[in-house]
Amino acid sequence: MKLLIVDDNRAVRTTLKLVLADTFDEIAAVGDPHLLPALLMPGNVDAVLLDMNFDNRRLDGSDGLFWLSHIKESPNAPAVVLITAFGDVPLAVEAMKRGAEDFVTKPWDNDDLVAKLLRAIDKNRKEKVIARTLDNAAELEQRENERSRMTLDELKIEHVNAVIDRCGGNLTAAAAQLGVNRQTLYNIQKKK
Amino acid sequence: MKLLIVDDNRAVRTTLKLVLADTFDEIAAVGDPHLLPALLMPGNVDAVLLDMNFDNRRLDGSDGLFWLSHIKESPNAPAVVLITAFGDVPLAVEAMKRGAEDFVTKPWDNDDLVAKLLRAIDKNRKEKVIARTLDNAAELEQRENERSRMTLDELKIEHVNAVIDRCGGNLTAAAAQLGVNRQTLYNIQKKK
DNA sequence: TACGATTGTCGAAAAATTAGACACTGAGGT
DNA sequence: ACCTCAGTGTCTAATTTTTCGACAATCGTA
Repeated sequence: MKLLIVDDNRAVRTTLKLVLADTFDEIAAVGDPHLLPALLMPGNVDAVLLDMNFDNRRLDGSDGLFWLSHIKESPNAPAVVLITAFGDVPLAVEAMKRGAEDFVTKPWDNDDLVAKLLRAIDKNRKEKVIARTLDNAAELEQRENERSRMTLDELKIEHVNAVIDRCGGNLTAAAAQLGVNRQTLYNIQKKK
Repeated sequence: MKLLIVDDNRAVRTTLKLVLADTFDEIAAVGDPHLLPALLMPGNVDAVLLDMNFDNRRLDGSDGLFWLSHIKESPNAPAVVLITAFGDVPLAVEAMKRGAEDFVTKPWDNDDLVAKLLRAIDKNRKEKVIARTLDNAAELEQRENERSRMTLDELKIEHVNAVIDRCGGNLTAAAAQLGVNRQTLYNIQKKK
C-alpha cells in the first residue's frame, strides 16, 4: 500500500513518515501540492494525507479544499484524509462533503491516524466498486434496451456467438449447451 | 415538501418552524426523538432537522449520532441535517461519515439553514437514485448471467413473450417487430 | 351499422433443423 | 511412432418449423 503525504512543514512530513512507515509499503512525502497531479498520474497511490494550509497568509483551509476537489474529481481517485491545525466545524463538514474520507486535527494521535487511514482506504475501495458498478449499470441497461427491440434472428445470432465464445470455439459443446444440433450452429455461422 | 424538526427545546422548535415555514409545505416538530420511527414510517418526510443532544447529562452528541444512524439505516431514508450548540470537529466528521447531509451549529443563520436544507434534500434525492440504480444493477447482472446459459428455445420464448407484452398482446405487431411470421408466434404460444 | 385491423385457423410450399454417417485433423497418452 | 479420442467439415434424407396466402369470425371505433 502506498501513501502520499502533502504538508509544507518538513518536520511534520518527517514525523508522519516515521509514524506511518510500519503501516505502508511505500510513502512519498512532498511539500508542494502542485506536485499532486504528477504524483497521482499512474493511479498507484492508495491514500493521500493532505494538509489544508499551504499559504501562511490564508489559514482558512481553502487550499486544502481546492486540492481535495482536484484529487477527487479524477476517476479512480485515492482516499484522502485531511489534516490541519486550524480546523473548525464548517471546514470539516465542507471537506467531508467534497469527498474526503476523514478529517484529522493536529496534534494527532498516532494510533488513531493509522486507523483512520486504513479505514479511509477501505471506504475508498468500496466507493470505487460502487462507481464501477454504476458505470456498468448504464451499459447493461442500454444493452437490455437494444436487446428488447431485437429481431429474433439477431438475438439468436448474438446469443449463439456468445455461447460459442464461452466454449472457446468448441462447436459441439456450444451446441449441447444451446440445446440444438451441431449442424445448426454450423449453418448459423456460415450465414454471415 | 415536508420537514421534521426534532429538538427538545420548545423555543428552538417554535423559532425553527417560523423561520422555515415559507420554505416547506408541511413542518412537524417534536421534542422526543423516540417518536422518529413512527413519524418516518410512511416515508413521507423529505428532510429531518435533528438536534444532537437530548440528555443534559451527556452533551457529546452521542444521542444525535444514534438517531442519525437509526434514520439512515432504513432504506429510502430522508435527508438529515444535524444542528447542535456543542459541536466540535470530530463530532461533525463522525456525523458526516454516518450519512448526514449537513451539519449546522447553533446559533444558526436563517438563510444559510434554508439553503443547507434544500441542498441536503437534493443530495439525498440523488443518493436515492444511485441506491436504486445499484439495486437494479445486481438484478440486471444476474439476468445477464442466467440468459447467457439459456437454451436457444428458452431464450426465444422469453424474448417473444416480452415483445408480445410490450405490444400489449398484439400478435401482428409483435410478429412484425420480431421479424417473423405471425403464425410462428402462434405456434410458440401454443407450445407451452 | 360499416370499416379496418386483428384473430383463429387451414393447407401447401419453402426453409431450417435434425439424426446418422464418414473421412479427416490434432492433441495427448503409451 | 502409434493409438485413441474428441472435435471438425461435409453429406443425405427425414422431420419439423416457418412462411405465405387465404378466409371467416371478432372487436373496437367512427
